[in-house]
Amino acid sequence: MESAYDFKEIETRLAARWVEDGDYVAPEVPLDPSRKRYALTMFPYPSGDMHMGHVEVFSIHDSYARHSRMKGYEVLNPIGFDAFGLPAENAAIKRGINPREWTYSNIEKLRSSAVRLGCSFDWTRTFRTCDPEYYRWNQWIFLRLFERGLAYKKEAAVNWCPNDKTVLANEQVIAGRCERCDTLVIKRYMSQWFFKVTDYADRLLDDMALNDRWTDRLKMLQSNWIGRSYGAEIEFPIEGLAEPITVYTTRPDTLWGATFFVMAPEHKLAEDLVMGTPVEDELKVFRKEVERLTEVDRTSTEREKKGLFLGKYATNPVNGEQIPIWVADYVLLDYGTGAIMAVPAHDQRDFEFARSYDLPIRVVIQPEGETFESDSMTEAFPHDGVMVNSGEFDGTPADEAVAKVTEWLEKKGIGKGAVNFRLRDWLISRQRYWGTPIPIVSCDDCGLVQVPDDQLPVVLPEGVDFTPTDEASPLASAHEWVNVPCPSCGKSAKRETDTMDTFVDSSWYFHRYLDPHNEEIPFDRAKSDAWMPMDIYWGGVEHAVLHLIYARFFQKFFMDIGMARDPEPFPQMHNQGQVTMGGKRMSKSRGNLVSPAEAFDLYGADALRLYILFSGPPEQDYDWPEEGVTSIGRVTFPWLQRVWRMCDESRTLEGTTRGDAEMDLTKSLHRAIQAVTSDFETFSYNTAIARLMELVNETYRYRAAGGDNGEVVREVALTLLKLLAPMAPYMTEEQWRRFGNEGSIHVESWPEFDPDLIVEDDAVMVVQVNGKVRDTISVPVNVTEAEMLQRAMASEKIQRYLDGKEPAKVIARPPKMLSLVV
RNA sequence: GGGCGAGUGGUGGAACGGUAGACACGCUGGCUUCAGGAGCCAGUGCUCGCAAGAGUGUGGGGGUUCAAAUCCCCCCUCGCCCA
Repeated sequence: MESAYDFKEIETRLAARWVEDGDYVAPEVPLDPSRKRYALTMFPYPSGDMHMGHVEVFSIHDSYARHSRMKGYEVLNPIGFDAFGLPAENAAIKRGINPREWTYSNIEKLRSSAVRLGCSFDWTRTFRTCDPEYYRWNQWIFLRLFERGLAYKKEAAVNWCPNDKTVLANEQVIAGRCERCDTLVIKRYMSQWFFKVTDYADRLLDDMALNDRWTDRLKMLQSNWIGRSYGAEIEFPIEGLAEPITVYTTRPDTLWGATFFVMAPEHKLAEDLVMGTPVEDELKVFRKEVERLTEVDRTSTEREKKGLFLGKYATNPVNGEQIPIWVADYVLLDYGTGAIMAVPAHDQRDFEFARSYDLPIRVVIQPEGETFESDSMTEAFPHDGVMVNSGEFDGTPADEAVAKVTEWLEKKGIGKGAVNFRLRDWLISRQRYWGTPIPIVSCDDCGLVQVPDDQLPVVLPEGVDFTPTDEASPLASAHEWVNVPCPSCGKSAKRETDTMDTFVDSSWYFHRYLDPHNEEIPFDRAKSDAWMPMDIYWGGVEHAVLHLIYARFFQKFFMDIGMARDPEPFPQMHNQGQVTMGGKRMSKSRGNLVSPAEAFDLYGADALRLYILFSGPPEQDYDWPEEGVTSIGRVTFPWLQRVWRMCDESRTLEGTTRGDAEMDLTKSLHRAIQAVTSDFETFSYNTAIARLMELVNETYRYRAAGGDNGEVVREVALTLLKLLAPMAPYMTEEQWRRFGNEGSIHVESWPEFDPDLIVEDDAVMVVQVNGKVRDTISVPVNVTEAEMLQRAMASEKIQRYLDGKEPAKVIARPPKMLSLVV
């Protein structure tokens, strides 16, 4: 009897059942470490309803997890919520509620959608980072870093977002704008907390070699961000200063061409140099102008550079020349030392600046066999060549220049070889309420004192006015909370009022899943070792620099202090594509939103999962058709119904004929098993679904041609259900049970194909004449080369194209290919 | 400017150097139906042709090869990262 595919009833019933039965709860540690799989997708930020980005990554990830279980792996598939952060606060301010309320209600929406989507998460391990039970361990880890000098506080020019009213890490400034709200970021001097990521820069770069299943693109993004360069630090004596200023350059070989000296306008010493001179006020004005520019504008080669002569001189240490000291907008405070030696002949920006302000240009590198005249140059020559105008180094070729000059500088004591990184220390303090309080007390006598471990967590105070201000962190207004006795001397002291960047939360959460209820330490080493390193990690490529750098840094720190074993946490990492509409990110305000809730309602979770998986390879972006959710109703929903009918009908078939048609169908089944199995290995869910569609088509054609062998069709149906189960867990489970099976299909073994049943008896031989296909001839698979030629020569078509000539060359690839050349 | 990636029918996309376009949407025809829809069957890159068939075809141009979407070189367009 055919029954209706009542997906809504099926999905709500089974979803509840799976959670109740705890089918997907992982063992504490894997029983067989060689058969474990720790599969993770980056935990979501609960900003509201589930969106298609979640659907995509969860569908991919869940198909992998379910498939792994069927393959006999012990699978750990946890999920939690990245629950601290600005949006909660902003929403709470707008509505006059507590950020926790907004966050918890969003988490509940997301959790129930994930359950409805059919995700096989182990819900017993879940957590929210905004709970003290979680963030106390942020504080604990912070203190371990602090004890080792890896968490420190310093006064620095920092990125300040005037809209969010907080500082940002370098990584959160994209093209000079706030990553979150797109506001232009300004520089401010503030005392802030940093994690010393730069201590790990070399390891973060070099250990990427261990991540053998990372894409080159991902490795490139990380390497670029870390930006290691080799060069030299050189000391320039400065008029009016006791101490020389050190500059960093990757081109010490151009030192003789340094005709002026440039500092970032914000440089403290620039202020000192002009103090009490007429330039003092001019510098103040200039700084204001520069403040308005983005970092991109400042370093752009398009824009005309602006500068100001400070009226003082530096001494070029190699030739004793007095060179003028300028400040200029194109020099940034946080690159190198914030001051540069300008070599206009060999650096394009220095060149442009020199032309604008009529500063001297001296060529010190010449390409072999050419001569540059500084007056006639129209652009800098930044390439390799031979050193000239450089005293005793004249004639030194490019490949030796840097090393020789560096060695010479070291001998003379005016410089040394140096490595520079683009990577800065991670600024982790935030002037906002909704984050982890920094567990430090500031005492007039004892300085910065750590809160003792037994007093953790330092819990966020309730009832605080958390409206951000330009002056102080919201926590500063919680007087009772702020004023505490110094843990060291007992005198009255004050707590730190900044909170931690939420990227601290996500830097180690994947370890917490392994031991989520531990009340003594963040996680137990043995449990962590048992599941780590992660077997697969899915996430958006937008986290390729921020989260991955930070998490890898934490991992290395854990390793150093004996908390973890592996140097790298995620040797296999994949980035899912974006789901867009009209090429733009989906959003309610743009009106291009396809709502998962609506899809659940109209077509069900299975149809939605299949639709997104069928849309293309997981790593590729997908632009959803303008028609929206109804496209599911044209693509995967009708197919699910087709499968459903096929299963229903197969139970009533009573024929017993065993002929060629039955054998062909059985062979199709085994070829499908083989193809789908290999597609799953490469996450090619789109082609896996295509294979299953072919199998269903075959079965329908078998039936349409009068085939009615119940046993054969049922075997196809039941195997098909298993192959489809990881991708469409509900429909397959329901049909599985309707066949009278007691247990869940999701604990069944993955089907295996019979090698004897995938061999073809016949093959199609393609015959080419002079590279063009001229005939196709059916041949036995074990055909010999001689037979191939014989059959081809017997073909009328081939004879026609041979035009009476003998083939001069015969290339045979039995049984499929024969190429004749005349 | 440098590096990386992508460019295949009307559309999403398939193709170990070996029949380009699997599978699907859409479209066309047939069956079923009072009708519509759904379902089932078949056709569908483009050009010429009633057809058989022929030519042509993976951004453009060269090359290697019996054979190129695939490998190499140059160029164009788009995306990302760095400067």
